[in-house]
Amino acid sequence: MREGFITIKELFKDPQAYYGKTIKLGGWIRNIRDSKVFGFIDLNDGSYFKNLQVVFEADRIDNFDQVARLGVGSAIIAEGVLTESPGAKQPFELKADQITVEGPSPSDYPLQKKRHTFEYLRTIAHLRPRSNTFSAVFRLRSILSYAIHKFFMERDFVYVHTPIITSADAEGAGEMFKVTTLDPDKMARDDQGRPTYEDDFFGKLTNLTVSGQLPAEAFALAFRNVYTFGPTFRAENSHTARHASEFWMIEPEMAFADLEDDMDLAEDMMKFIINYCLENAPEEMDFFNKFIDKGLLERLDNVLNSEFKRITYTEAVSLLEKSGEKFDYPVKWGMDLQTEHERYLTEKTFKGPVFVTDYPKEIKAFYMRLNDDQKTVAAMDLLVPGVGEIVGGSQREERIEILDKRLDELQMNKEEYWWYRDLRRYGGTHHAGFGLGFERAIMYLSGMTNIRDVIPFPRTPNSAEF
RNA sequence: UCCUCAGUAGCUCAAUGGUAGAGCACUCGGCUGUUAACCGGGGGGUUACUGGUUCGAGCCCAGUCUGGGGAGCCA
Repeated sequence: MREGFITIKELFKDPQAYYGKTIKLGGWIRNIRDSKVFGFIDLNDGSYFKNLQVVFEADRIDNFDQVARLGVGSAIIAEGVLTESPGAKQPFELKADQITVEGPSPSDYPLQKKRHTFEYLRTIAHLRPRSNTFSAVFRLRSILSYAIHKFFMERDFVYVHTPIITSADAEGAGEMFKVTTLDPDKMARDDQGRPTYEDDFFGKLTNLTVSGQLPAEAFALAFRNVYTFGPTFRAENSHTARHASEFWMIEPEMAFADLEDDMDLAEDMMKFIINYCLENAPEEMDFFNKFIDKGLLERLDNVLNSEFKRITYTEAVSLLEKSGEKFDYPVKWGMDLQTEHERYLTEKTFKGPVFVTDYPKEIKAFYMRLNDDQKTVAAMDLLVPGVGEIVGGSQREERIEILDKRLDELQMNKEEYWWYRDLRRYGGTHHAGFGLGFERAIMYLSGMTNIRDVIPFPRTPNSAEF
């Protein structure tokens, strides 16, 4: 590394290589304790979840008083000799010969060496990655991103970058963020006073994407297996621990694949990423298991070693009706499953991940493939304990007559979907895909219960600070 | 948007309608191996805001603001 720094990660990987040698580290003080002529610093350099204990002594460094007065959060460069530690809590420590103060941290530093509420830490989102929990969360987020790419790349999926700015409302979801360069007061308007967007940057109404699925389908019908992994935006005024205005989504799409293939892929993917994180972030996962969610590792282990249950919507409704449980919303065929129903199924009935398939067409999106019963569509939701719906997918309607009929029924403008319909006119084939909420995956793998605490700088209604 | 809970020191929280407190943090002092070190002294408050009830309001009432949790929507 530049300037000859050793990282704490390297020390933990092979301490034998450094014992008795003089090394140099740069990092931030997590905790500092001093006596009259010696003291201890818990130093974190960002490379590793664990800290390095730095011992500083008055007769060994020339700025003992300065160092002893340093506060939590200060940035220092420490040079010294790595030795075995007599203390029980760490295998080795650094006996400092020189400590250079790079950036002190005055007494009003908002992060203390004590437990803070997540709520408070959200107000200091620029500092919270320096805390244990968020250090673990965001390293997991990084490792999980890589695991996703690794999973798909190993299976020869092509990574496709679908547009962030999309035209019109062609993705069929809820509220969208408009993208415009126009002054809202000066927009050209039609007879009814609605803006025409003719003079706007793109010459038409544009929004931030709510899904990359439709363009991903186009690429699936060229590359066979593709996936997207990028930011997604929803302007819904949602106030829950599971919704954010800006989040990341993974959307694989496979040609020559049906709903069973889709579920197989989702199950394989979940197991792969769980396994990858357990193997590559063991310190972080242990921390989550100890301080965030005591049953986490046992639950994940259970998931790795079990087959995901698969039931139809019709079976799910029947199970819920027979459960004897009193729900706030009564269960009835034709109604969408409420959160309380989903939680009951995954947390009580099956106590693990469960796919629910073949929902009534009325409660699902236009592009989902109509089943032979003419009443249900080939859709699937993967429900997991604690998080609820983590994956939502379907086999897509490849028969253009039926797709057109659905568009008509829903009074959607066929012209807007001209290129999507083209995919059915030229070499269409059965195909399927799903969307995985990336943040929900992080929540599931960490036990964190609020989506705001797994996004570095979260955007939610009324909140876009930082 | 609806329901619900909360707002007291920098942080985490106490305080029967009757003088606003503790722990941590901070500051000063002590301590020759600490582990969110320990021991002692000290500073720190418009109790979210506005109005009302009362001899007296952090506490009761009304409204506002902010935040949490839940619902809907979804990933």
